[in-house]
Amino acid sequence: MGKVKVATPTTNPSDLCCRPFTAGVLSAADAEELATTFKALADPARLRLMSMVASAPDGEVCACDLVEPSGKSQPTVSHHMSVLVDAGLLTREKRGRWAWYRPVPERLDALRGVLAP
Amino acid sequence: MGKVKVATPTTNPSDLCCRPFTAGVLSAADAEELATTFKALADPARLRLMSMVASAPDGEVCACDLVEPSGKSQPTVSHHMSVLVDAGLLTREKRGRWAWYRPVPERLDALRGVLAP
DNA sequence: ACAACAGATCGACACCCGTCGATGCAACTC
DNA sequence: GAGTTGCATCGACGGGTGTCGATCTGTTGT
Repeated sequence: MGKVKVATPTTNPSDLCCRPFTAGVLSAADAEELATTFKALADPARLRLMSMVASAPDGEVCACDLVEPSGKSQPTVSHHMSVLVDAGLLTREKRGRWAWYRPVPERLDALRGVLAP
Repeated sequence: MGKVKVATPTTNPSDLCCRPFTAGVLSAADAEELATTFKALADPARLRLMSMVASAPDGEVCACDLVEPSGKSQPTVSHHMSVLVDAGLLTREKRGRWAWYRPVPERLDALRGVLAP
């Protein structure tokens, strides 16, 4: 029987710290947390990987289908995906020997909420 | 009479390259451009500076009022502000010996548009 | 049990980036 | 004109990051 390991998200789903920064000056701690999330999106390779997952017809995508179209090596892809998962932007579910990724819309919504009211 | 130099935005106001990445896989070029913008927000110090400008009561803020509350040196603040201006997130206007910064809402809106439909 | 395979981890390398003191530059004051 | 002030630029240092080849771990198939 196939083993299934659901990824434990390093951070909670949609609770991003901050209100829109129109609403006041960010604390040092809040800024730190927010920056980590933006940092995950601040790389071209990760943005492309992110868009591959977000635009997947089935709502999920296998890691094996990311290496070739991304043009990066397998370790590099694995690294980038871990960064995105740690940032709470994706979830990883390991089914058999394959890893499947899904977007976390709540996280993206929370991010958008910071950029404006 | 006071001299006034209006900042020339390095990039155009609101034309951020990309549609929401739910809509398809980003091209390498688009990903590069988007990443530059996110990179500007991927630093705690810049996020705090950004929030100081965005939440300014008068809609603008003087650079002289940013050094002390940010806790960074004057050259560091100047560097961060340049990054934000180059990313099109802020505009700089030099009046006399002071530099005044304003947010660029269209740019933030465009960014939000990428994060979701 | 053994081979094949997907993916994560490790080690190493080059490069970028945040930071600050010192300096340069332009505008205002006297 | 000389001094002052606000800001940008320069040079240098330290730490972080993207990248890949090699290796390890765990699963499937024979």
